[in-house]
Amino acid sequence: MDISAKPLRDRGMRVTPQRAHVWRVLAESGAHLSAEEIWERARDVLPGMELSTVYRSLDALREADLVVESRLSDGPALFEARASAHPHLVCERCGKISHLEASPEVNRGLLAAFAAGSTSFEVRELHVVARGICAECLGREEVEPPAGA
Amino acid sequence: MDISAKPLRDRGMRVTPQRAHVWRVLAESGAHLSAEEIWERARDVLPGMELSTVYRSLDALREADLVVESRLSDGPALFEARASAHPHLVCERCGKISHLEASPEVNRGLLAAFAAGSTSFEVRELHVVARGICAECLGREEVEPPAGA
DNA sequence: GTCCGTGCAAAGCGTTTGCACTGTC
DNA sequence: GACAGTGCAAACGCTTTGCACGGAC
Repeated sequence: MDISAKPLRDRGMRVTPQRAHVWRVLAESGAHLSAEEIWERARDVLPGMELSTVYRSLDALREADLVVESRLSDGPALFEARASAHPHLVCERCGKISHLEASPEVNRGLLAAFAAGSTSFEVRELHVVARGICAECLGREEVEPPAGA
Repeated sequence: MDISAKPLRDRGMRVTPQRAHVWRVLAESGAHLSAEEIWERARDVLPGMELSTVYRSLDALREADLVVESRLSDGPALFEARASAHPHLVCERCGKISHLEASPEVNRGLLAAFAAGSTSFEVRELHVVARGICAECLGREEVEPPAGA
């Protein structure tokens, strides 16, 4: 992932320190971050930066297709630097979000299935989210089952 | 879909007119409705009903697994009576949400793929959302292309 | 009679917006 | 120099919460 400002310039965006830094935070973490988390990290370098600026930068980056927003859980929206489409795994117990990287074929298969099942809908983007229990929580469960078990 | 209050009673919920009616509205429409839309419809029958009561009823129904909440677009969360899992189609142009009914095998195949790709994550629920352009908007596009074309 | 669910009103949270100023191009 | 992007502060929309009353069990 290119964490320089080049991708912004390439898309004809004005490059300001704030924008470039929002991009850098997302691109170099590779994680799903809320606007507030991005803000906290960005302020280490740009102390005067405002939260509203983070939102506006994210809008611009999203419009430039560099960043994707997802509402995987309640609470705030999460943002990540756009990578190849990957299914998301959301742990219902600890809230952790991870990726299922090793299966582009899942998405490809799905797109094919969609094309077959719905001739009249033109699919542009496919979001796959699995909710369940992550490895760590499964480990914990064996030792100390949760209330609802 | 059973629109009576029986499903509520079966799950040990107290049956109040408000709760029963929120359920009825969702079950009989079969659509994705926001809390406010449910409220509007419910007030035809229960004029004094409060929006906060709708939210509390939805919480209870969700906890009883009768209703699912999804945040498919920005704006308010949408609720629907729980049916068999089905991929959602969200039109990026008009916002309409529809279902891809005829493909339980898509979900089944996906679950299998997930099981293979991620041995350590226990998948409980799978959400598949396709964003794109619906049939009506595709039709309109041929006549009058949108600005970005 | 006991509690849970409700109406009512107020607060909460995440996000957006208006305005004057600053900095990029 | 023009115009887009920013800080600041206020508003916004959706949702949640506290409290006292009423209704389901």
